[in-house]
Amino acid sequence: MRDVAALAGVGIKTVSRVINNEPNVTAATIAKVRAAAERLDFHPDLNAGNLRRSDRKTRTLGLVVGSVANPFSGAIHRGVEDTAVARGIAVFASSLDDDVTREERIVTEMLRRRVDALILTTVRKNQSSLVPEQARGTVLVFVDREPAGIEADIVVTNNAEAAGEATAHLIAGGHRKLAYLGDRRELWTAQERRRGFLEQLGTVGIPTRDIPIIEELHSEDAAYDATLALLRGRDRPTAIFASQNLVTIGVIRALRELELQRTVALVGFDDIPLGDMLEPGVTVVAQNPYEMGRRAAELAFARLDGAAPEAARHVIPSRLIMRGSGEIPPTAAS
Amino acid sequence: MRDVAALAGVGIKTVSRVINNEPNVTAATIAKVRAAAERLDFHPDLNAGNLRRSDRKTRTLGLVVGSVANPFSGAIHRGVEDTAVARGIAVFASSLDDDVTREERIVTEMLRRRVDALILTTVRKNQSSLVPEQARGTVLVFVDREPAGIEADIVVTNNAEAAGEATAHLIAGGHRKLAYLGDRRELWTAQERRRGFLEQLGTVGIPTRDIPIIEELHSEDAAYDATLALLRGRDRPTAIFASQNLVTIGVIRALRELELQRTVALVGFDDIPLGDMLEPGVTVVAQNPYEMGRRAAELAFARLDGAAPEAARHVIPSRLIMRGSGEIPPTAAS
DNA sequence: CTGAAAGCGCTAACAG
DNA sequence: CTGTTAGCGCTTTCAG
Repeated sequence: MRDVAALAGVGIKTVSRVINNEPNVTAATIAKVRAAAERLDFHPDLNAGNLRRSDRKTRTLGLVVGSVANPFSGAIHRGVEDTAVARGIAVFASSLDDDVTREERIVTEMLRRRVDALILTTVRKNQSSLVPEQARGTVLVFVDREPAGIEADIVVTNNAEAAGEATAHLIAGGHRKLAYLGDRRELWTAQERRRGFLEQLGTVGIPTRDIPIIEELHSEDAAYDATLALLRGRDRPTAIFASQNLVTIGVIRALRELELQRTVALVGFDDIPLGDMLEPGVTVVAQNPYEMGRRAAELAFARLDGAAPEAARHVIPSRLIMRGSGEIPPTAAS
Repeated sequence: MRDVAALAGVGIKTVSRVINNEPNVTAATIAKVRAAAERLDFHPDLNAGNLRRSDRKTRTLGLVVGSVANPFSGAIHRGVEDTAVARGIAVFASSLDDDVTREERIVTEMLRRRVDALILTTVRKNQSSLVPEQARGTVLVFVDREPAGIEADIVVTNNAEAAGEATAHLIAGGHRKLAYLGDRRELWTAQERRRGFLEQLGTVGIPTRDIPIIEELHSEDAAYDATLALLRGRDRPTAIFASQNLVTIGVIRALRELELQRTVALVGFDDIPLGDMLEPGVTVVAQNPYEMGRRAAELAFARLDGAAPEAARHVIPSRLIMRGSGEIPPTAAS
């Protein structure tokens, strides 16, 4: 910047004014500075500027999601990005892998870089360690999973309700012998979906103890193995509720392996790619991850702009999409 | 940091030493400083440090991909991230949408933030504007698509060769009436795949003028519409080559719409989720985007570590996966 | 309308 | 082993 000032024959502050489109500079001066900047291929250093700038903002946002390779996370990311890019905010994205240590490392790295806001999917059960950071002005928004020990905006799906709806759908189809395949119990979403499932059974008076609840399934392979075991056992369920996209895919593979995909009903939580093209189509409760990301980013920006409403919980509704697998009737033969 | 020094009763430089694990500090002093830092919940400001640090590195990397919501991009991103996170490097990720204006904006924003390296998928045909930036020390690595007007490391798939292999596979299956559905012609990958396809036809002496070459398909919907038109026309092809994942999906939808998925052969470039679970399974040329991302990041880091080999082109091989759709024999009836 | 001086939070270089 | 001084590239403040 000094070089530009020298070349243009003006003071350094004038260059700063031109670069930042501040008023009170003659058109002629602007032109001179612009030319000099162009010739030196000058790009202002945002980090240096932020150091002194009074608002102390870095125009940077941190996003922590399950895995950037998972389409669910990708959609959240895109929602955040679309909102951020419109405001010239850059996004640091990082994968959590539902690993507590990793979460800590990532969050620390982002705080070191002084992100203005942190949008995060969390695995830690307690987020109170972030309270001081929040007090310091970093905006926190939690997405997909609810945190504890902290007051902050939260954007989630109607997990329990939607899981209940899916379960009711199977029951309405005549199923009584259901099975639940779930993710890690420590995850808030998994707990909520399980609760929605079980409460629905209670509503219609199906005794819970007869229903297999298989949890801790965190990958396609784990779900596949668990499903094979379940279907090969005696008293096979006539319908399966899968609590998450990877689990749903594992179940589908297992059903096909045993050629039961037209025999055993399936409803998955979270949509899966090409779910409508499989045979039968996969009935799912489709979340709206793009909208979740968009909303989370908007909430963050509203606070950065000075709004200070009470922290709230924002629910993005999901919806049941019937495509065939959830409409398979129960078979008498178990 | 001043506050920490005051609280610990030491000089500010000593705090800096402790925070950065520099040698020559007594264990006792370290403990005092750590305690003070803990109590004030101190996180060093990386941007401020970088300003003075002699290596002038921000430990930050910029990644520009097609769209963070596309699984192909997601896999590249994950490959980059896994390599970066191991070194404490944070990743800015941004979506290009194959829009030239957007690319320029994103790159500028990242340069303003002084990323150490830029890994990018590009749409611009000429990247010479980045030459000065590169001279200044920013490491550039191009991934997926080849740039022009600049010397830099490049990581790509063996596009032409793999497209040729896929085409040869269809021809070996007895097909003569092929059709090519491609992405925007301006994209380097699209040109390469088209070339591979056409050259293969030439090898076996199939006259190109009889082969429908439909291009500029940039979305699932565009591919769907184009395929419907193609299949409803007279002299319907017996096999389709789809040059990209979204195009492949569009073709699949159209084939199903006309109930031709078991009649017309299909090979897609780039794998698609659940491609093995469809009926028939989708034969594809599967790229290895994760490995592309990983390799690109490694090349970037090698240069950041001081290596200065000649810029090279690195080819990550893709492989043909036969799952059924590409093995459908030609039908006499057109 | 323009520029000189001070200082953001930190590290480099050197002196104790 | 520890502290002091200067200064990274920029914005702020305030004086021309």
